[in-house]
Amino acid sequence: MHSFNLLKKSIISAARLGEVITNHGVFKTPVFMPIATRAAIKSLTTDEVKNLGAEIILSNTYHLMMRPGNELIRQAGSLHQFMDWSGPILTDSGGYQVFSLAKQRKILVDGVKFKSEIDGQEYYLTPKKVMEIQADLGSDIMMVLDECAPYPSEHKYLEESIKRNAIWAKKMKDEKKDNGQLLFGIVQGGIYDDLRKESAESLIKIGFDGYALGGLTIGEPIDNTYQIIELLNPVLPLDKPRYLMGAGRPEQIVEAVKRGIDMFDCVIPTREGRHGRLFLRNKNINLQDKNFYRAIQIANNEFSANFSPINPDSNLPELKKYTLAYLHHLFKTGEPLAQRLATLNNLEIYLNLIKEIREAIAQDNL
RNA sequence: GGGCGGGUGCCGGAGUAGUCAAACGGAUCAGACUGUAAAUCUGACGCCUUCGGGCUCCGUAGGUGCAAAUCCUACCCCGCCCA
Repeated sequence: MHSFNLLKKSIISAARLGEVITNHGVFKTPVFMPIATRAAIKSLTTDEVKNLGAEIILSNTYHLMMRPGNELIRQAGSLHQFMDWSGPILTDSGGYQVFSLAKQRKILVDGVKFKSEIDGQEYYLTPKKVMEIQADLGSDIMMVLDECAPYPSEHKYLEESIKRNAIWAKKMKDEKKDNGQLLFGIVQGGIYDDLRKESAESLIKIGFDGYALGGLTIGEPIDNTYQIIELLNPVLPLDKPRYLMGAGRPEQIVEAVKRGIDMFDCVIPTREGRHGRLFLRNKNINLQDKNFYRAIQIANNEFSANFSPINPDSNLPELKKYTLAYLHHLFKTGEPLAQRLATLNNLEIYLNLIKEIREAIAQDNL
């Protein structure tokens, strides 16, 4: 089924413009997906997220399965109806939780057993189960169950891991219904060229609607990350979207786009915003220059009496009106509004960055 | 006037002779965060340092003792109760 249009390729890099067609509308690429792990962009309403310019958001199979339960979301109609988001939703499979919740899970031949951190209950995620849950959620883009192996991992270990991932991926593909939900495979293999290639080729052979690069930006040197993306650029089919999972910092997104990546998601703008780090665009500095943005710790003393607006160029009145000093104060006093404003600001910066990247590609400047 | 309790670092609050520059919170000052167990976590937090250590310090002033935030005496404050 046709779900991706490649609209343009940059003449100066591997960057591309495209669009992905889903059950809940079309979104342009490159794209940045704000993260709503538990069916909420923390501290914001879906209207606010939409108003910021988000076209697609990401949620999580594992966390929603445990709470409120995929059954309940099915009763609500779909995840879209449950959380009032009418656009596309991508759901991660729980593969990242294999990595982040390593202490309480066990990888078996046919799936992963998790012990819930909420009530100690045991859950067994298999490819079939993950497919069923994502069907209940009604997500537009489903991810295959994979093992996101930690960095560093030994070649020998990863060899087994990517073989298992490929088997699971095949099972997921076999379970896939012809209902318009898209399914992406996930390339693993650590920082080893041969394994990355092998993983990608085995997935391409199965055939997916898109290909994700997983297991990156998890602690490896960033140059290794870029090398792997470069390696896979000619391997992955041109006519399918490529998704770099979990990335990244603004300059990393730019670098990845130049190497052919179309889709991104990252907790950085939302989480770091809540923790008091504000991303700001340095005006009139080209995206090719690493200094095109800066990140500040708004709670630091230096902003206590800075009465400039949070972002004079924002489309949001509140970010234009409220001052850095005020936001500083909100963080120092622990007011919830602090997190909201910081999240709004950071997501706007990220989503504007993506728009700027698209324009740059359109003009062959990136 | 009498009785009792109490005065510890910016704040709250442990400690009641040596292992105390003094637990634990908070505040403060920084840092981390990449398919979110994260409104979380880490470090610093008397002064100086060649990072080995040195100096000052637990209301004030004396005293005992090898050694005191810890014991004794006096004084100054604070709280509660009785007159």
